[in-house]
Amino acid sequence: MAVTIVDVAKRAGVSPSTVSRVISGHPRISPATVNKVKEIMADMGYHPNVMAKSLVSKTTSTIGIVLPRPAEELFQNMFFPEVIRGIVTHSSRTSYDLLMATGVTEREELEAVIRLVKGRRVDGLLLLHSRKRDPLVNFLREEHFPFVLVGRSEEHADILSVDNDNVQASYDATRHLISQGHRRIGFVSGPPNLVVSMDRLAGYRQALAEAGLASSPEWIVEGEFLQESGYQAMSFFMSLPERPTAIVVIDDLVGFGVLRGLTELGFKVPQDLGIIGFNNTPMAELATPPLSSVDIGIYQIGYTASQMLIRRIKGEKTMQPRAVIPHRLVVRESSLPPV
Amino acid sequence: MAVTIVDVAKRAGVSPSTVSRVISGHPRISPATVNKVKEIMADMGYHPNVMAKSLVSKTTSTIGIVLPRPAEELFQNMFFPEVIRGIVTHSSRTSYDLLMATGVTEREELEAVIRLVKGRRVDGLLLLHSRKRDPLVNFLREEHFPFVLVGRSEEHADILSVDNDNVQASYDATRHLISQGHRRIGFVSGPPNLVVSMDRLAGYRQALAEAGLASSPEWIVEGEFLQESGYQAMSFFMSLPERPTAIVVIDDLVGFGVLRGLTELGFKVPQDLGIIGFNNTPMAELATPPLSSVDIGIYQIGYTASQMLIRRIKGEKTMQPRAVIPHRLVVRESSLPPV
DNA sequence: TTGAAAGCGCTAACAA
DNA sequence: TTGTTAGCGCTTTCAA
Repeated sequence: MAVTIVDVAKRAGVSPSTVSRVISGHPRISPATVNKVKEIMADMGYHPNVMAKSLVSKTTSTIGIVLPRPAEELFQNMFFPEVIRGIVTHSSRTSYDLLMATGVTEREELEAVIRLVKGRRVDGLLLLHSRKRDPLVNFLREEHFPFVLVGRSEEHADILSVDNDNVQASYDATRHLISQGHRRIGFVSGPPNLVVSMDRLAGYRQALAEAGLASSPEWIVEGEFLQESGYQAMSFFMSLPERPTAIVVIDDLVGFGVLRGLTELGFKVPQDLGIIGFNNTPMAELATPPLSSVDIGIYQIGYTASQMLIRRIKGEKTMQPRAVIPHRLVVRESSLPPV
Repeated sequence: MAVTIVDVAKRAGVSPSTVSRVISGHPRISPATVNKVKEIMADMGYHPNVMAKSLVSKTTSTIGIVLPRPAEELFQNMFFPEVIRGIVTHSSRTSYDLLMATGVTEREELEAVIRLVKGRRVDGLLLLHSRKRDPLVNFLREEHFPFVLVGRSEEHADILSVDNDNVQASYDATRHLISQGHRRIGFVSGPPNLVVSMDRLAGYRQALAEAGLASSPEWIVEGEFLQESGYQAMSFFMSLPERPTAIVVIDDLVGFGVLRGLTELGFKVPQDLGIIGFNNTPMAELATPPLSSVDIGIYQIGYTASQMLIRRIKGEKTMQPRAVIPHRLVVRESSLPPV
């Protein structure tokens, strides 16, 4: 069957350990044997059995990501493809493979993680979003298993994580709308158990408070990261007796839902409602009107997360636990002054 | 350290082989010991070491995908996230993990595959696009390694593959433009070494020929699956003395590039140029005007590919090698009659 | 129904 | 500089 290290050793007239040493670039080994062995390996088409190596070295050269629950819902939004792109770019540069696991229910998700961790299937794990009191986080901490959180942990400051300053980002977005002359500003949020939802809501509130503007509970709506949610939020807002003149939307995709709804109902953007979203999706530029958005550097988030994780795996200690990726306001037509 | 099968065996007062049998659901084993062992496993938090198991069973419960070369370029287009969504949905339902590897150059790509295959790292492989005379295909065939091709192999009819009838799909799209009254129809293709580019070009030509319409070489442009390519193709077409009145575009993303360019230059769609794309990206609906597109069932392609691969891995033999996913014309404003 | 023993392919002491 | 040996944690004959 497949060529093993023993086959190579025999053909080369050396011991398996010598071959092993050649493979791992052991320093003290004669150039002559190195050459001979390498030649024979190439000649025989030898490739080390990854599992055997892992078993003894207790290391896999693989990092895992656990896809947030309904994989169905996941890729609608460009966020995940884009983080994954960042992750895979970095991890492949450092010769790590990427394993994707998924659990549909919360329980399955935890079980998948346990299997990966206890089964020693991966060297580290990337958590793609942060929830309040996340059981995964607790488990991984207890196990002292290397992991990096995309987002921010509320309860543990020492966790490795990469995030935006979402409070500030949302603050900036809201300030922008205020500077355009808006006084009644709404907010379309994401699932309330996600830290990102909280942070962006906080930034929004902070900006309003600072400007001495009122916020009505009616102007804050929660939903999913889906177009549908935007559509619903829009219906709700536009039927209000005193409706907002502009809104901050937690995600471009949700913003597109708003846009579509407004168009259907014959409203004009930004005249009837100013909009600014998050993520600066490629689509944002193409929408009608082009959608203003906060670019949060998703690719870079993924890249950095992989970087931190692999450093952690390799045992680097001198690391600040929290990386903050800068954001950037991209103003387009959808948030120009209403006049 | 981690709990092993031996630890469990000791605590249960049985041999490791007995524990192994309990785990694998061996039929001839007393219910009493089964219960006892299971209890102890749960109690000790035992989880089998995946590597050790793989080493002896020569199976990994993992399927691999090799990301087409520049991962950079990959996720711009919704095609890959969407196939992956299909793949991951099916594979996780059947308890397979998904390993993503990538190579930047063609050579690296092949090396990654060799490493996965010869290193026995995955049980099977999914190839995400088909090129003419693909060295990966040749290698995998020689190795008799389970793999499924997304797309179509020109040279080998026996290869497991899942594809659309791209000739027909493109034929349909072109027919549609003809039926809207267009007589001068152009085609924006993808990289010429991809089978999908050829097939769609063939369908386009066939429709024109059948309708007795001329096609000029000037009306056929090749590019990448990127907005940029659409933009360039558009500039080219619109500067032609006798330019097409409508175009078939190999991919929505490319179509968006065309759209954007036309808007910038002050042209109107569909009045100045009718457009129909492929993939029916979520964006297509949101573009201005909404983009007509051929829905090719990308999610289903991924799902089916995973299904075929895992069947093949499990040794099922009664399988037609080629699955064809149906396509569907989605007509929107961008291809309405030019009048 | 259960156990003992061998071995999957590799690495890493310890010797030589 | 190289070889010998003993495992890594698991499965699987073969015997009992």
